[in-house]
Amino acid sequence: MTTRVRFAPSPTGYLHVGATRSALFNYLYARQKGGKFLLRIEDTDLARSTDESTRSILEGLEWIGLAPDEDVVFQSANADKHRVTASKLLAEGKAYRDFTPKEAPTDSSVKDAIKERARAQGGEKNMRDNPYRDLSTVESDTRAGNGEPFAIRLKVPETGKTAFTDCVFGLQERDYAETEDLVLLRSDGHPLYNLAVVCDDIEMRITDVIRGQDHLTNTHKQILIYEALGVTPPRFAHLPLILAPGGKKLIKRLHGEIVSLTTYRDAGFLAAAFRNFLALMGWSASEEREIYSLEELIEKFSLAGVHRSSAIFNYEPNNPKRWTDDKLIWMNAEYIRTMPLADLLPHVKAELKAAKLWREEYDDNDDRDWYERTIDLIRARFFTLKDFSSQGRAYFSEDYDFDPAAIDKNLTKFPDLQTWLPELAMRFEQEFGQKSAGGSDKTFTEENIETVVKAFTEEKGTKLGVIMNGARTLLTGVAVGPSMLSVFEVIGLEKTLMRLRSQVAFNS
RNA sequence: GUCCGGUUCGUCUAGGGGUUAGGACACCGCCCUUUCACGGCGGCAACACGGGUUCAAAUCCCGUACCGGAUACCA
Repeated sequence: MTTRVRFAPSPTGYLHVGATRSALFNYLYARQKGGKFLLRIEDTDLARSTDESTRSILEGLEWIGLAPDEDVVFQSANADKHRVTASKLLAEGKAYRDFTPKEAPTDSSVKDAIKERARAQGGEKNMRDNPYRDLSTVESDTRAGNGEPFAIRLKVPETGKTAFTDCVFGLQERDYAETEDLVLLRSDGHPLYNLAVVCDDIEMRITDVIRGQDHLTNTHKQILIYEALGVTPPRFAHLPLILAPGGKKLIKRLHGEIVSLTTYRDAGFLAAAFRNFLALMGWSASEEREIYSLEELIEKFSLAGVHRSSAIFNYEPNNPKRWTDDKLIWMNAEYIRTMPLADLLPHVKAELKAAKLWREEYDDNDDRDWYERTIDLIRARFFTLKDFSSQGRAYFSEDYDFDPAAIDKNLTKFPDLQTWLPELAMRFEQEFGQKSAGGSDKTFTEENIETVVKAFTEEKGTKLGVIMNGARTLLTGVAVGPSMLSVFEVIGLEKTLMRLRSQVAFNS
């Protein structure tokens, strides 16, 4: 049987990084088995589902490279089928009408109210004490016929237990006494989650359900529905959760944008790096290695390698340098500086375009070599694609800012530089400028530049670093970067002269 | 409350009866060097606790603590 798995988010917000990992694991599993990866939008909660959320989920999946293999299924479109299934179970006596009036919502949070009620009931609660459970068919039909509203509940057997072997957590058993007669259909006719999921998974011919650990108890309920329907359940695998520092739930309300996938796209992360990082949250190939291509992940992935303990998404809210998980930041940087340049180039192009720094000449033969060499040179110290347009701005534009810390460290401390650097410009012009302008015809290359700068430094009786770092600040606006000799060469003689002569940085 | 899970460096993790408990990130130090966030070398740092089984327990069993999930006419 062909493996068919699904990622089934509810469109009630952004695409969560934890949900993204579920999608990734489903995808890896499907690809490895030569199966299909499907997407189902669980929009049965009409009140909370939004189109915008659906769009953002689709967008996020596309960015991360997890496009579904078949058309997206919208659960709400199947509501009629869900109702038919509920009626069938009712007709077969496997479900019953519950005429208990719908409870009014409480003022406390739903979650707390449930917890409170459960605590009050303790372990004493008899899950089979619904007065309508054994109502005669005749009376049930009569009351329904009279227009009395009712919910349809599954009739969970008195004794016995549900059991399944989870591919991650092993044998899971739950006594029927622990499971209430779950509602299949609301009194307003809307199908509920557990019924909808089972119906759709059957219809989509899902073979393996891979989802978050928070669904572990739902699985027992769903197995009861499968049994009532006489359908063999799929295989189940539950994934440990991704938590926030301190072991708390990672949610937007508490932790902000860092939980949303699109944040990373917008912050200049590479999808490949993010996928790689995510794959290592809760899964391991049992080897000492951390960089994996998508192909390698597909090859190595296994549910047996998925952990049972939750992972913590580590970050420090008030530390700009560690605004998200430091290993993720490292991994993105690692990808940027080590991936094949040709693979990186399109991403940099997109970033420069977005920052209005892109020029078509970079694609032409004339400037292409320069462009690619420059990217290759500066990428070594960058963490995100954003760095190409921020820290790297001076390589592509005359309109760049000076980092006050760089000015302080490299210029202010050496007042002589205000005259020395324009002098250096003059020296460069003499050495490398046009013959017609009275210069020699030496080319502006690292080796030649070094000779000139060293001689200049000696004349001034200062250290090479003073000149180099002063020049660095003027030429690039920042205090860090590649070897200055390379920077001179890449910036080119003309711009170097201009920038060395500029007094802007000294006056700021 | 009840049911179900979990617990190895700060974080991600390897190991699953005998290991100097390994790697990665972060952090710190040294080196390279014209700076540096690149690179190289090194360092700090962990088996939640208590019993038991065993010649031997991080590893197996039981208990405790703590953490998480679930407990809806939400998904």
